[in-house]
Amino acid sequence: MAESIYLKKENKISEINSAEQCLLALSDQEKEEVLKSSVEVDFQKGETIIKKGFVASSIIYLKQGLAKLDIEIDGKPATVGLIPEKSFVGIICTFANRNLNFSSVALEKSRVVLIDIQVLEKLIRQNGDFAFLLIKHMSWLTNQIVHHITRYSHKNIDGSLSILLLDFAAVYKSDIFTLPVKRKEMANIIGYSKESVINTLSKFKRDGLIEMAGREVKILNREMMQHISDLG
Amino acid sequence: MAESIYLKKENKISEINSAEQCLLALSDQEKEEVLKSSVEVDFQKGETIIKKGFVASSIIYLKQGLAKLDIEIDGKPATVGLIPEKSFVGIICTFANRNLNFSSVALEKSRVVLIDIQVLEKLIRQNGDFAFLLIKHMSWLTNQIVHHITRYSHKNIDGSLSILLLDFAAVYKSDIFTLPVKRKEMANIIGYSKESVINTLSKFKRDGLIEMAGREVKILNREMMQHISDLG
DNA sequence: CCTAAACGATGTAATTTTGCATCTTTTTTG
DNA sequence: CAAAAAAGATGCAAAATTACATCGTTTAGG
Repeated sequence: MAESIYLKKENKISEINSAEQCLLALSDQEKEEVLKSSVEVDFQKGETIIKKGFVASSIIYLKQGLAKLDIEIDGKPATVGLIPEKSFVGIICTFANRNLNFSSVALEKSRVVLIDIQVLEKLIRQNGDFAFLLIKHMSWLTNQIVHHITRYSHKNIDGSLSILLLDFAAVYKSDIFTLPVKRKEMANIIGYSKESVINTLSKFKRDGLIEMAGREVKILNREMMQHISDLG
Repeated sequence: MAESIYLKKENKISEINSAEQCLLALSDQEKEEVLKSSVEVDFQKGETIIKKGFVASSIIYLKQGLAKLDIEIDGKPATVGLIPEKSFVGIICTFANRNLNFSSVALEKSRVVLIDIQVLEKLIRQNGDFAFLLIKHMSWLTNQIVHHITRYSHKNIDGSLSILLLDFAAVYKSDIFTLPVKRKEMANIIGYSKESVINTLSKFKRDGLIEMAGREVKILNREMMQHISDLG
């Protein structure tokens, strides 16, 4: 009996790592409200989903596809991270600023749901369970992002690039994939120069870690790659 | 008339950059509840406020002093940022994980308020205005942190170190201050080696940017410093 | 109060990363 | 379809960063 209470408590603070879980707290009527105020939009690979400076009138949910989140550091673009499907795009920032200070570009053909921010605000105010789940989710997300950015930035280029390649493999759920970004964009993600990315990819190829032709990548030695990302 | 509505709307999404603003949404009774469930604790400079791996039973509010927030990257410590007084310590992560995955150390004599997480959870559920303000605040905070970390990591050491020194000056609201951290810790914050920090500080001294003796720092040329942090 | 340990400074060598020049390949566009 | 533009490779020199060794100074603990 005591144990069941303990488990219940445990569950209360457990991770909310999927955006969809938040919606479970909504009543049928509330779900309907969200649906009604939402619009689905498709983006081609390379299209801009949100642009820095625009007014935040929607929360953006990436239903299908892949996107990246960019910010500007003293005028130069820096990529904060990849947004996998079934997650919010920049939700961590959207509530704070009326004018968005980040951009997002589709890296694959993507389908996006625009949810009216006013409706979401109303639901947060009226449905406490939803609000709490959202807070937990945002908390989890921030945690992920902070760890991720910091991990990239405290590594040498071999380590950073290994992490990035493994990240892509995770997104595509396969060790064979097509890079959705150019070398320069990879450089922006990990914070190194374009040339360093190119050179290191060549080195990985020479060392038999990967096979590569253009943007086609095959990870040959996942263990070694993991090892490099840990130690680098 | 139309304009006043516009202003009202504008205000709804305006920034919540102070933790205290969140509490304004609480009723007197709710405030009382928070107070009752809270404990104030003092920490000496260098003392650990929270330790990675511990169970999150409280949200930590830094009432007075200065702290830093650390995470671990593949076993090595990395500092995510400085926590100025009158802000939450790690609130962005605390809701997500039962077991904390960050640590915090007091950099100055500090006074901390521990707020029971269950009470806060209850208030989020029952008070929609509070929940929304908290979401906005967390959103703003995450935004700050992400920009800040990324800014450090996309700069050369001159740039990073200038940012850090200006950060300290902002914390102490003066261009003359005593560094609350050792060189190695500064290195952990900006993601460079201890030696690089030491060498660059010496260079700044030689170049007449700063005066320095031990941990006493005086910024002599703030404009140039700003310039270096922008361009580096 | 003294000793050992940690911190900080400096110089140098080794390593890493960048920037440039050049060339090939791929993509875009008229 | 061809020309132009952008992306990707490669090698090399320059610049930035780290790592190591050493030494003076400060701090912490017995």
